[in-house]
Amino acid sequence: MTMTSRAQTYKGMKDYLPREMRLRQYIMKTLTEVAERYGFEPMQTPIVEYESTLAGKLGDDEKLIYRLQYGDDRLALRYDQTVSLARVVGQYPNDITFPFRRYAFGPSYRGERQQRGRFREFYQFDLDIVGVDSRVADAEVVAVISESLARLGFTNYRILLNHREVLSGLARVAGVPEEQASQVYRAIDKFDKIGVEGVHSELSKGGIGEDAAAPIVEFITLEGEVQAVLGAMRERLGADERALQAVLDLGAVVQLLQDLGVPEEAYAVAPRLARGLSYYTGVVFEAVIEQPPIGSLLGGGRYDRLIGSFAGREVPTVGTAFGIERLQIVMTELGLAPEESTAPRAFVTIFGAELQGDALRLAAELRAAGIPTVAALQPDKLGKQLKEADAKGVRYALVVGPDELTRGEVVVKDLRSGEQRSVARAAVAEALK
RNA sequence: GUGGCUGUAGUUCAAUGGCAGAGCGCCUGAUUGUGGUUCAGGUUGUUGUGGGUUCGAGUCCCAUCAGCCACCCCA
Repeated sequence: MTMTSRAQTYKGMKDYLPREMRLRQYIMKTLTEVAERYGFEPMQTPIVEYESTLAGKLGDDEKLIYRLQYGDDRLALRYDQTVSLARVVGQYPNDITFPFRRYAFGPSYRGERQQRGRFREFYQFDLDIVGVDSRVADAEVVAVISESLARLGFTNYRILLNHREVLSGLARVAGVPEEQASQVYRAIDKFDKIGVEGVHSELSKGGIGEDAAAPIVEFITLEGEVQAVLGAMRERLGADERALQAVLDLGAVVQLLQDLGVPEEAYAVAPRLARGLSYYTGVVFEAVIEQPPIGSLLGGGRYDRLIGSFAGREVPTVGTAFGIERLQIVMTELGLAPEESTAPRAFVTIFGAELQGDALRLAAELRAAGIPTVAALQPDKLGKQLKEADAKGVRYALVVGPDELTRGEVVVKDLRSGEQRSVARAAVAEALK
């Protein structure tokens, strides 16, 4: 008796079939190229960590960690790649020299309920500069982000910049007690979803008085030209030493972005950007697009007190994480996926059983010449073979029939234009380049 | 994890509690040396899954799985 098992992926996890994998690999390749160009080095760590490594780094949200046990070993799946980076910094003090610029690509796991662009298994491209508290480092990370998104074909993205101390300063200046500050951040973070009125009522609901709520709401609606926004921030936070320094830091980063050649329309100072803010200590940023809706494509910032937790001292770090699934979703919807760059270049048809050997020898020659080549698997009708080639997105179909064989030639058909010509066997590889 | 909405052919969608349909796709032929366009014909179902109510369920009820939205959080 045979039993058919239920074919079903686990909730919140996805299979990626070839069509999607092509795009995902293109995204990874593009991000890697840009990172390498800025001098970042590759790194990879295990998905599985000791539970004790991950414990205590995520506060209340430890319930969404996947835990597993093997024998007596208590283990967990990483929920991001940042804690693993911290462990590496603590584990290999002699192998890592600061500043450490590294990138890492891989999956992480969180037991959240699935939504668009949010999965239980999700891939991130992480990029960090570890060990130096410098505005140049902050700006370099933002520059990589901007160049990466541009290279992927985005034209309507914007990188929002803010600073953790700007928001905590705002709370102080508005007179919000420190223990209520995180409520303020959370309300601010919803601005894009619920609007000014929504934030206002969120604040009231959270027990924030009108005297405090009014200036907060006024502050987060600031937008426009970068220097104007910075000026307005300085004006409103002038009484708070730390907040003032934070505004100066933002101004410095903006200047450095200009020096690095980041186009002005690529970023904006956004007082409304709150993020989780749980472990950020300095500049924070987030890349967004107007359409289609996806939340953020990536997020990041400076977190000077997390990476050193395994090293026993502070290791200032700035970094970001690209959300691969989110990039994949919006690139698909915007039609930014590259068309044929990854499809095979040539399709060698098999004219008939007796010509199969000639076809396969031709395929072997083309592959040796570095041309990605698909060979037909059986001598079907020529029309059917061409149809397969077309369906796979292959640019050139090759035909070796009796006539061609006699003349020592090969028919090269361009499936895009429909034109075809007969080419000397020895010149085929060259003709396909 | 909590609350809500949704689930029909490969896909996009129809179907008052009464015979499960259409476009696109797919297959065959026109065309025994040519795809994509055209024409002719054909195919497509455990209505997510399992129960229940009913003479009768895609439709109503319960459970379950999955997706989406909000919360939470964030990539």
